[in-house]
Amino acid sequence: MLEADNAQTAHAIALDRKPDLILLDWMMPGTSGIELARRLKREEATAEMPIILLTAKGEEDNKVQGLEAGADDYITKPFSPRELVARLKAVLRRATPPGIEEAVEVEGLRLDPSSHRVTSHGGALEIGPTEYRLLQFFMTHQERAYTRSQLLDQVWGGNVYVEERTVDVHIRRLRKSLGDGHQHLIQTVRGTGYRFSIRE
Amino acid sequence: MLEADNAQTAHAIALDRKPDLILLDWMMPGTSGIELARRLKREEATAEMPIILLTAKGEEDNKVQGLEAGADDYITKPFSPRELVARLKAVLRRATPPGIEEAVEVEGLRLDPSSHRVTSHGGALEIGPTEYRLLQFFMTHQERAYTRSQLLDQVWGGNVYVEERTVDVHIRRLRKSLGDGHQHLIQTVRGTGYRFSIRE
DNA sequence: GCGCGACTGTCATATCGCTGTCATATTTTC
DNA sequence: GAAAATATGACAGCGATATGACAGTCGCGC
Repeated sequence: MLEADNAQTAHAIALDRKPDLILLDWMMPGTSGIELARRLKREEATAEMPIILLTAKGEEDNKVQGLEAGADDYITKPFSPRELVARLKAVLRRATPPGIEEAVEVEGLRLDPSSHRVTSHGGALEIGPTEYRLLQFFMTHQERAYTRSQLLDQVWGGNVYVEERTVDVHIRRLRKSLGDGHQHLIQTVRGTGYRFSIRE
Repeated sequence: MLEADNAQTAHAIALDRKPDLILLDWMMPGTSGIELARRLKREEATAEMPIILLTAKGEEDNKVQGLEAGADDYITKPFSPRELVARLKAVLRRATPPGIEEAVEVEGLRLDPSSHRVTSHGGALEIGPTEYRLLQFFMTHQERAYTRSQLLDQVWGGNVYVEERTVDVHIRRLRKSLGDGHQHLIQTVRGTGYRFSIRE
């Protein structure tokens, strides 16, 4: 649960933390909610995030504008907690298409997002949160070299200030977790960064 | 590193020298920093330049105004050098989208920039960074002889002082990496330099 | 509210590969 | 055959990456 009381902050947080869903009030200080929605939908990093818009009763115009700006649903104030929850669920359900839930498997190494688990030939692997995300990114973007910068953006999130060398450390932790059986998949590309590859 | 102590000069320099990033103090003589930011963002030539705003502690209003004026990030004084550097990096990272490049293939020899890899009929080849760049240059500039000087400029970069003979050594290393299957592609042009060619 | 363990980011240090240069061998040219 | 150009092998310095350790945070269970 994250909160922001103005559009700037909200924007920054959205980029930074990649929330599953955004609940947006039409009335916000600074940039209007609608403008924020538009912005979020425009940027690739945040375009996929579902947005629910809160509008005051009867403001039909707002609803239309909101939906046009890219909101996925709207709720009219006042609303019951029950209604809110129902809509949240509905939007989340729609927003979590099989794509993200699909497990990936390579040479006996399997990452299953639905159970949030990594297994090697059936046996569970010890793996930290960051390493999990790193591995997930790699397994869904194989055979491609990424710089430390790009990995920071993709795995850590956009507005995060971390030393590039930190990536090295997590790569090492990931390799350690993968063990001898699979660590050859995580390859160093000297002078560039790292790569996940089946070959070689 | 360029400096200006007022908005006019800064504006001029920005236009003139096209810096990668602008660090802007909120407090400036003449036009305020915020006004300058707005101006820079309005003009096409300077709109893409990332701007980081320096604001005094606690002036929340300034931050909001700054971001609305188009600043990409802000730092509150006082700040640590570490933080400054981190933010600079992060902003630059976001501002420099990676170029998209096509793979090149010749007679089963394939160089793929996205995976940063060289393969011979599917099998990965061992190749160092410099040899990789050298090969990339050659494959994108085939059938043409280059002097050692030109290669140094193109592959090593303009302002490097390196012996011309060094090129010979890297040519050799490249040939070695390519192995018997492909080294005939790298040809010596006696008295001139080298050439990448399919023909004899 | 507190203590504990897990996780993160950073640093210092160890390693390893890459680089440029040289001395020497080989090839080409005339 | 001599001179010039290029190829080759060796090497030491340097820079990038790997590793191990550490302190700060955070969430959780008590």
